[in-house]
Amino acid sequence: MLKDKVANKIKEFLANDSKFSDLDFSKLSLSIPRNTEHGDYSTNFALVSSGKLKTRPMDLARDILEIINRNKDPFFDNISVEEPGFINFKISNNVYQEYLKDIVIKDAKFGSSTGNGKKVLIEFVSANPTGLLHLGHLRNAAVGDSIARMLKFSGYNVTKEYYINDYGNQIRLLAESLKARIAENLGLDFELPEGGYKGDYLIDIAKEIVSSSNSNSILDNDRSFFSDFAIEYLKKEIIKDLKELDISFDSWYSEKEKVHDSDLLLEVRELIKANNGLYEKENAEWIKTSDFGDNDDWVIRKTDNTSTYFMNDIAYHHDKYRRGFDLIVNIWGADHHSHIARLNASMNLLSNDLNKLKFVLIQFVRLIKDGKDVSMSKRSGSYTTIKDMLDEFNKDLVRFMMVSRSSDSHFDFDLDKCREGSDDNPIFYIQYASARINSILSKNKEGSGSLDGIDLSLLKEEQEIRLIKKMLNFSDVVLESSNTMSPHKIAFYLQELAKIFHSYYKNTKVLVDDLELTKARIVLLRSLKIIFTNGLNLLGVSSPERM
RNA sequence: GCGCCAGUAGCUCAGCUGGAUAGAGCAAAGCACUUCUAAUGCUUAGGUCGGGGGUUCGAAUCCCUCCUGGCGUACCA
Repeated sequence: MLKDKVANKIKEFLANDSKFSDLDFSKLSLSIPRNTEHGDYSTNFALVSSGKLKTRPMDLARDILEIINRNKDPFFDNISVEEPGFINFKISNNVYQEYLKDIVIKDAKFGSSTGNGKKVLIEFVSANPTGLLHLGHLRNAAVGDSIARMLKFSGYNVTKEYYINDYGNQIRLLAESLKARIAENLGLDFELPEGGYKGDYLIDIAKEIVSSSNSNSILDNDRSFFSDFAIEYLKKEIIKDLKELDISFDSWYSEKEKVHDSDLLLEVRELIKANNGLYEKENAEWIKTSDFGDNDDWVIRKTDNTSTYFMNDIAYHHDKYRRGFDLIVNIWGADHHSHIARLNASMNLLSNDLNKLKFVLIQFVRLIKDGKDVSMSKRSGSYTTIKDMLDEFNKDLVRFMMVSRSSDSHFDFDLDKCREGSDDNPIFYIQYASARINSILSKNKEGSGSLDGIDLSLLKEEQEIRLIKKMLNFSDVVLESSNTMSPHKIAFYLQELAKIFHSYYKNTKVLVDDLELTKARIVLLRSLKIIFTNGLNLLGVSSPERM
């Protein structure tokens, strides 16, 4: 990467001078200044290090500048020192022109990293199979999938997992609710259970089950018949919705099958016990999380002798470790934040490495329609499903909006402002840039093949250099975005790139009489197309050929 | 009460491992289509970074405190 190259050059020059041998080069970091007058890269190294040498920052900065200038490296166009001690670097245009080739050569791989190979498990969505996916799951799905894509792009071996809560009270309620709906369908008296599921989808499921079996004795089946049927049905619906969003999972982890119908719970309980983490109180079993970083202890086995949800979660997460992952990522709704401390403590108790366990909390989205909050109305049992949203808005729009804000900020998603043709619609702005590029590329075949013989030094317009700089920054953005699991950084980056492009497009004609210049500019556009495609792909958004 | 997230331009939000004059989009005012797609471009205006302390060469960013909003605080899952 260009940034690393700059840093390495500086280190190399300074390391050759004994005067600087005391300096801690790990503190040398480069940033891209907001103000372009401050160069392409800037470092506060002198400000940070002057204390150690007991000199003034400006003096140290000037010393460093002198050493670097002595090397007369054509890589740099200009290096300057500014108050109170910044050193600013301007990179030569021919360096940028040279690096541009890299984008075209790497193509779909540009911005990616390889060789990491670490195994990462990312668990997201994991909505209970007791209803359809709704708005509350949408942001989780979009963010989780984008993070998975970024991690994969950054060289991880990624497994996407969906945890199916197909066990426990809620499933009993689901079965009983369905049974009631079947009775309703058959024209019998019916009553939904206390706290049961009121959604219309159960009416549909009841209809299907009745029409497929065509017998009044359906109701004689035992509970698991109803729950199994409902879960299968809902799971299919969930998969369908996710598919519409371009999201797929590698692993569907059934709580019933993997946690309860196996020895996992017993094994983990023994392990907790072996680590002196188990005790009995008031006829229940508790885990001593308070000794391992949490404020409280928690019940893991209730007086009715069944395990708590928390215990099941401990078992599940211990199993994640056992399956040999180097990184375990949980994408959780912010309403689950209180589980983090206790789960961390439990994993700590079980001697699992906490550095491997990461949580991304997703704050709630408020859906605004006609100026009113329509996010969800639990009381009436009505909520906006993903299906509803996709009926009205295309997948690209929905996914982009969901990842265009930092996950830990609540945000308002105003549907009216996002309609097609609206000005408040960044995704179309970006896709339009991509479509304009395709339009030009499809008109011209010059420079579409090999880069040999193309004179990229002809790309010397200010905006052309700006575009190249911005494009070369893509790798850094991806890395940062991936490390912090923040897809919104890519969304912002792409908007910025699109803005520079649209401006360039307006000012500068690509297909001109000068064939050599046209060829060079076509290479520029090919690169842009690659960045837009790769970037949008990380967000699960398409880059249309035309609009 | 305790815990987590947030409070930055009229609105929606970036920036938060401390850095140089606080950014973007929308909305507002004005301008530009005989041009490779105007779903575009170019101007202008808009801010005590919730309040108050502190840390230091330097704070939207770190610490303390208070205020406001959201969420959570089960032998439910």
